[in-house]
Amino acid sequence: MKIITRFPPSPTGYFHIGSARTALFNYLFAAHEGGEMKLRFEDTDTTRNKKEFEEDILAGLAWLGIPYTQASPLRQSERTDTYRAHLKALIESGAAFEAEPSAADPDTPIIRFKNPKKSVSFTDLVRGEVTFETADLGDFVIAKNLDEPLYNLAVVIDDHHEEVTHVLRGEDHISNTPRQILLLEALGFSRPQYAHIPLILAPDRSKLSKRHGAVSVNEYRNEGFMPEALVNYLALLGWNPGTEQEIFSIEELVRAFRMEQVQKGGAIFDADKLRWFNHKHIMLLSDDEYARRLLHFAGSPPPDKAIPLLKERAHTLREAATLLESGEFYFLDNEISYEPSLLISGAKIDAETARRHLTRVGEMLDDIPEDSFDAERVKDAVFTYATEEGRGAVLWPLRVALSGKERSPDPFTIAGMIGKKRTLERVRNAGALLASDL
RNA sequence: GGCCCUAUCGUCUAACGGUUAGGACGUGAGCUUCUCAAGCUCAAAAUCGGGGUUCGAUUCCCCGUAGGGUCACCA
Repeated sequence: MKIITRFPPSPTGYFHIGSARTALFNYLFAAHEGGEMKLRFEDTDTTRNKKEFEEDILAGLAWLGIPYTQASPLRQSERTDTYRAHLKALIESGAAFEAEPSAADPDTPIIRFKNPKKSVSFTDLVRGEVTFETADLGDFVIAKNLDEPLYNLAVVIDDHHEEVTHVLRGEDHISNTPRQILLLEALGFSRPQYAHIPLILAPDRSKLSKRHGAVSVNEYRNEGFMPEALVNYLALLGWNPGTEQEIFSIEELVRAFRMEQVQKGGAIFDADKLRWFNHKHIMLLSDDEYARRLLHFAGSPPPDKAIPLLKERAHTLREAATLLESGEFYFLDNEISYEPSLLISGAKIDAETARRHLTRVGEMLDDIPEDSFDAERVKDAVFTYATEEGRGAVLWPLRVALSGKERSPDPFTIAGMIGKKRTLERVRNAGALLASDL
């Protein structure tokens, strides 16, 4: 039997991180079994739906790289005839009835389900046997009228028509399950397998919501997180591979995903760990691909030579853009300027000592042929001397001379990046500053 | 409050009756190239409580406790 799962968001809000994880689990489970996940929009609440939200969800799924097939029709609002037919049948068989208007809306009658008041149990794939007494539920409302079905009814009918075999959804739906089972039994449908996955929690263990910060997929996208990282992190929130592997591509997740390894308890969303995943996935990118993605955040492309440093230093694409704009690679410019006192301030040495070291270093660097002037050669040339004379005393002035900054990459790397000519220029220039100004 | 679910380091989790309770994030220390970052090494850090069952419980059962979900003419 082909496994069919579904992802049925209601377009009443932006694509939420919890929603994204539910979609991901549905996809991973179905794909692992060679099946498919069907997308449909649950838009029976016409007052709260927005086209904009539909588009956001679609864009989010595409960005994350979570594949799906579309249910047909895609929207519940396009299925009114089907619902009406089932509703009529339910009323005719006595399983449902038109009830008196309630206090909420005194003018209109509504349709309720005649509760058989029995015990319903189902086997949840992550929790095992769950039992409810449906008498507690009363004669619950299933439609406003023949043309306006409510959630529980619509879900049951849709899942049946789309031949859904497995319903994987958030734990918040567990209490809807007995209602839906009652309904599908009355309708004569077969019962799908259920699995209720734990919720994503805020740091205070409450349900993750807007007041805790970023919750929409788009916000993470805009903060410079990559889809690979978000997918990887979300998959590991509430699921584990049973091995110690942490970094996964989505293909690897499909291969490894098993329902038995899904956690029962809720999991707190940890933004720090997401950043770590993001950095790991950044390091996996080719320089070209990295530069391409960075373009969405930075006004102009980064200097080629800066890319490896950027990948290493910034955990998100936005951080990389900020670094770029804040002058992190100032040393790549043709001219640099800085306060001369900076040349000695970090190394507890006097100007004369600094000048002497720079002069000597300049001589050593001058001996390296221009065409093999790279970080490694520079280090080889200078390091023994620096160790003998005191690394701080030699390297600090050298680094400031090359970078013009209090904090920067190491001097060897910078020298390699700017080349022999500019390196020597800057070393001499720093020496001159020390001789005259200090 | 009723009903349902859950419970291992601060956090994400492994250990499906027998382990010095493992890994990862974060934190601290050290190392690496002077600063910053990255990397490496080390360290601190957990089985909610009480009863059972068992030769033996993180693991199975019961009772507490705590947390969460849900009780709409929302989904």
